[in-house]
Amino acid sequence: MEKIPGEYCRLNFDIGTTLNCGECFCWRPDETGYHAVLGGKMRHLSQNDTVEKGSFLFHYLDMAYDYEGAMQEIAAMDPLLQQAVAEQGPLHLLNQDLWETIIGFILSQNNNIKRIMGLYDALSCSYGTAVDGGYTFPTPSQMQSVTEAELRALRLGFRAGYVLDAIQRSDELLSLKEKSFAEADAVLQKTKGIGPKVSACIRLFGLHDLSSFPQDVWIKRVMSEHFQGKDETFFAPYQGLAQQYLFTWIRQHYQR
DNA sequence: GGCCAGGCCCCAG
DNA sequence: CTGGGGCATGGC
Repeated sequence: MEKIPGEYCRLNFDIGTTLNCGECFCWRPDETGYHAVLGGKMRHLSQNDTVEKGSFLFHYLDMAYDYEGAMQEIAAMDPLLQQAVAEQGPLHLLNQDLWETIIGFILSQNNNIKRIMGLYDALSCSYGTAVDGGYTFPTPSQMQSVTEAELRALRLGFRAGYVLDAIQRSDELLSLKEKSFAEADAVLQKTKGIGPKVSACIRLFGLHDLSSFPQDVWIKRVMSEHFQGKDETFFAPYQGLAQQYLFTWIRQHYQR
């Protein structure tokens, strides 16, 4: 297949930075780059790849958004952000599957990213569909008859009941795309195990609400150490992206 | 081996 | 409305 100039985009950002920045739990490194099962298929991504306009990965990687421009504006907000931007370069906010994002961030609470990925794999392997060397993340219907005992056996711990409640509410949760972000927030927080922070993550990473500003222990740390007296409105209208830069920066620089 | 993790629930004040 | 203990598990 001949590549038509202009129809394909280079990956003009470091894919590892984005795929490892804690917004997704599905990508795994391999010899040539990364792979993940998304949209029902095994996807491979290497730094030198090009993505076709209109393709699954073009949308997933949010290639149409001007991250270079946003990055410059964020850098101009504050010296720390300027440093974070300089160190990390362009960082994309992915367009992820909503259901996968909901469950992923329910699993995330009081947990670390390595273990979240392990639980993500356990759910996929147990209830998903096998496709070329991997498993799809299970749909709500594939998890319909799951029991709390099964989920605890997969080592979800106290999050088992939360996942169960999300499954019960899956019809309503999957309709969030048609609601405003404020309405979505209210529905999300009615779900067991979804509070302000997890809801903010789901809105940012699953609904692409770029004004969402999730505050986990790392963000609270960097806010209290470097942004005293300020809140998320300081970063408007780039709250979501600025938050990802701060998250990555403080995790790399925090001592003890 | 103890502290911590992309927190939230629940219950006291 | 705010504060703090408890929660399952395993990475480091």
